[in-house]
Amino acid sequence: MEIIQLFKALADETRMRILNLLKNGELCVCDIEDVLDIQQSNASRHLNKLKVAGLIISAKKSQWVYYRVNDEIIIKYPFIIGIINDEFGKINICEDDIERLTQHKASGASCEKRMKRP
Amino acid sequence: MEIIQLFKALADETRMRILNLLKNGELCVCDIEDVLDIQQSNASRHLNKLKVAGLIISAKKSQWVYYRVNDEIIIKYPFIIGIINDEFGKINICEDDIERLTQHKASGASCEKRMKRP
DNA sequence: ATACTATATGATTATAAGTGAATATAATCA
DNA sequence: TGATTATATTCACTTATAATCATATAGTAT
Repeated sequence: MEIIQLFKALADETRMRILNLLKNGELCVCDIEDVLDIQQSNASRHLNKLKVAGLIISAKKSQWVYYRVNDEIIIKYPFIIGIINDEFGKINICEDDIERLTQHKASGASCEKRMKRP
Repeated sequence: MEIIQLFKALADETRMRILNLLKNGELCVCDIEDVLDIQQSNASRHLNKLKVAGLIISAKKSQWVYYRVNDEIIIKYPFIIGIINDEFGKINICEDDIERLTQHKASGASCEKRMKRP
């Protein structure tokens, strides 16, 4: 049952934090690793689970894979909007993650820029 | 994190079916057993999990324990209303369960009446 | 009191899920 | 080409979850 898989995907703190990071746009795996301070294999696995559940989609751009929220699942299950827009903002760790993401982007540490260093 | 526990509680077919049965009012454990055709201990455990997550509350009335949706959790997490009111109706097994519940009630098989049989 | 009913809980087993380390694959760079 | 980077996948391990059977508890009926 598809909706059960949705709930299973949401029922994990790391995946919820990932979905929270993606609420303002797409990110590549390494940015998520850095901001959440988790291992690469772990990030990849959780992203795959969110993807299989239909919550996010991916797009490969040269060597990076960008993940973003899947608009179609939100049309199909409108309650997900309520979670993303209303609930994540109430959770401390999610707010902190957004702050860390902002700093991470500002610091020039994201992967495209990392490549350009000496 | 409370919201993760909510998703975990929802991320199980049996518990989702129980919550669906409770959407129109309270039920005792034995009615849930009968309608879902699950074992008593199984029903009791799933009900406890929904209760610990805050989704339902219980009230003991003589020998029966009645469970019902917890209004407070719905106020706190409005997206839950969307799930109960909009999503369950789209799921075949949930619709079938409501039908079985109706028949069960009509058949006089619910526990209070059972006691009164010869 | 005894028997019965409804519910909860303990013990056990089976299955699923999460993690880290190492490896594989594919793209890019020098 | 060889080295490097980003991502995915496999393996081994550990923990969490679900189902079942048996038993405990509490209320009711006779």
